[in-house]
Amino acid sequence: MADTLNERSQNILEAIVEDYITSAEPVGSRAISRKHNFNLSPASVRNVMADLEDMGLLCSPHTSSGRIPTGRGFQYYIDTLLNVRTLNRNEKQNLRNSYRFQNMRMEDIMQEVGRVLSGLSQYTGLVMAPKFISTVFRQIEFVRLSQGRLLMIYVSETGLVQNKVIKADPSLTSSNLEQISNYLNSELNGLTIQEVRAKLKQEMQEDRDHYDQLKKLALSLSCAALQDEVEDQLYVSGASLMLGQPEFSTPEQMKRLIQAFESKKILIELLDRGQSAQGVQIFIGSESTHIDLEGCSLITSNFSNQKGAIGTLGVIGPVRMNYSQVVPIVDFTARLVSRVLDRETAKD
Amino acid sequence: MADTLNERSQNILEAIVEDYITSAEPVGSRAISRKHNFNLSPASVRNVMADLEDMGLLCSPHTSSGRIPTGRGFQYYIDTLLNVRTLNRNEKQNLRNSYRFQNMRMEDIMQEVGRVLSGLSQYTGLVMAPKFISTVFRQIEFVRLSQGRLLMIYVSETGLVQNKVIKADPSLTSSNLEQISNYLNSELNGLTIQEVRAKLKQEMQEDRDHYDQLKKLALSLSCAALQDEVEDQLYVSGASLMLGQPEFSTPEQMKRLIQAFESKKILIELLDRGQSAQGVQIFIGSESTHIDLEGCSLITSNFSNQKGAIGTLGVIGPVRMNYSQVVPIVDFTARLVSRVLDRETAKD
DNA sequence: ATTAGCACTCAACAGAGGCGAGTGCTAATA
DNA sequence: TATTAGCACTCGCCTCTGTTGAGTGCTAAT
Repeated sequence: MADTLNERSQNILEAIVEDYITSAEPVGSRAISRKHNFNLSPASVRNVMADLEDMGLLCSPHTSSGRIPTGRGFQYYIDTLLNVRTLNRNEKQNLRNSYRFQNMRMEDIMQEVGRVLSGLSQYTGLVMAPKFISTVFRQIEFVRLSQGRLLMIYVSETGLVQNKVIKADPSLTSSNLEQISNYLNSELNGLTIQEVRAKLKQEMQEDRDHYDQLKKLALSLSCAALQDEVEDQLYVSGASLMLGQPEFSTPEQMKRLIQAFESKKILIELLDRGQSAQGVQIFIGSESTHIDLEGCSLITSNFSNQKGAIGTLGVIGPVRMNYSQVVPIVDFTARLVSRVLDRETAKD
Repeated sequence: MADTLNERSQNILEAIVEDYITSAEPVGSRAISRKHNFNLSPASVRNVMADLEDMGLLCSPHTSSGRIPTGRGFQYYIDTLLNVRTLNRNEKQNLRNSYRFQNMRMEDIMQEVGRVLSGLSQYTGLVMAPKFISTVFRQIEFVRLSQGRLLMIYVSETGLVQNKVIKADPSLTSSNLEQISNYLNSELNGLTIQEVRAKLKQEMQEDRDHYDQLKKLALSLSCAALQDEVEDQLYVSGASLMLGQPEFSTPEQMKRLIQAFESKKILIELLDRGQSAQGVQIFIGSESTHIDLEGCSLITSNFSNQKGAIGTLGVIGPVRMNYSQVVPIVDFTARLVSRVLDRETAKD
């Protein structure tokens, strides 16, 4: 039903949303009738506004104040009224120049992306590195720590380094380890971790109580090393910028928001939801999503290299965010990062 | 002169500081004269308070309110009045049990320490991992990324993994790299990075336009890899706990504090100051230290393994912090981490 | 040297009143 | 029939005001 808005209602809704985005204050009928030349008196605008309120797209904080868009109002705006600016050649170049990716480690790239996203949007930048499981095997090394404990170092095709401590037979010698890693490096190169796991499982079955002792060791070691999931890496940049937004101006709201950012779990959950989709996605934080992020909106897009290691980046800001400006930034940045990852990719 | 306080003045100052620590409110003469049985009337207490104010140890927020300790007042309290609780056997065991270090990477250990420090103290936990330069060489590996770019992976003796992208001659083959890393691993094992650098410098001079091509390559590569400083790693835990403290209850203060925490630079600077000293150190944040941390105090202690890789951990809280409780926690944790690092240390 | 007594100060709170932006409704208008 | 002018009404916000209470400094008595 909300789709059957007539043109006038749409125009007025759009005007209200956009006014509200810039002012963060309830929008009155007078302001609408004057600033946008619809040639309508405040009274007429009021009638339309009352209708929009009945439909659940607007609400008024109290009896005698202007209207503000509801979550659904924003949703409608985003779905049907928002026209995203496309960046021109110049803007793209500027954006490209904002990022400094020279000789950077993956960690640095992720952090830099977050920083720039936050700086450009003036909201909070989020970057979730590609999940361990979605990366492509490049190299593995083992370093002996204390008795019976090994440090496994894994490098993905894009240069992402993960490490992990695993238990191991104390009798393993250094040259054993070298042989094992050589074996694994030649066998697993180019496979995704998912494929690696499948392969390990299969080989272990085939090789069950078999002769090649070294291979057996290699398999059990790599299984321990690559089986479990690794914690997601999330980079949050410019959290304090959110504190400047009027919707988070009270101490309680600030505290809640910073807590939500600090735990990271909530953010990771939210970013995960977008992992399957393509292109830019917009989540409007309301009761539906996590309570601690009420009043926040999230604009995300995935990035990946050609072999498919998928990460997510985006911007989190107040629901009253400047979507038409931020969406193209997120979109372009995701494409840019994807290209950079391909460039980084190891070539033999 | 502040040292020449008579006993009564000291007692009253101590009482005021401790009352203020628990209440966060200005302390009046009546409260002091009643709660602590000095057998002094409020009027007498007032006289002493006036003296202490003249000495710059107390101040009153406005004409007719109680007194609060100044920065110098706290300093005096810490230097001469504070008696730190020593942990009994039970408390130590509890503390030990709070930490879970099994099979953890260095990053995880640092993060865990921050988390626990913050949880126990209810303030913000800080952990700065040992600086690259202070670590002891354990192993180095090279992974080829795209044309002419190498990923260097360095593992310290304690299992701290650092990586870095370096430029390199594109004609280097994988077996070259292997030979080089083997050479470096045998030559540099057990040296601190400082010693490594000295050794590299020396060998490069001795070897100037010399015969062994591989060695030359190894030297220039490791120079590029190990010469520059690596960014400090700082873990901040429980920043939001600070927002619950009354001294940071206004939006402006919250924003300032979160900004200060977010930049990390200020914190790293502050933690660096304590690196040379031994034992627990206390910094009272005032005009003297960074303006953005006004109202904060920092309790730190260094940790290190036997070979000397030094990191710093601590707790940052309001100046009005419960020093007698937090100091032993920080102290004991630093010792504990030092021991854990030694246990982690690679043994061949 | 200590303290009771007293006048004084000042933040914090609560209530009253005015302002103004904005609304809903009704009756007049094109 | 759609639009609009007019009007009474609402309510957040600001300011002003008076009250309260905790706490002080000073002085004179002990």
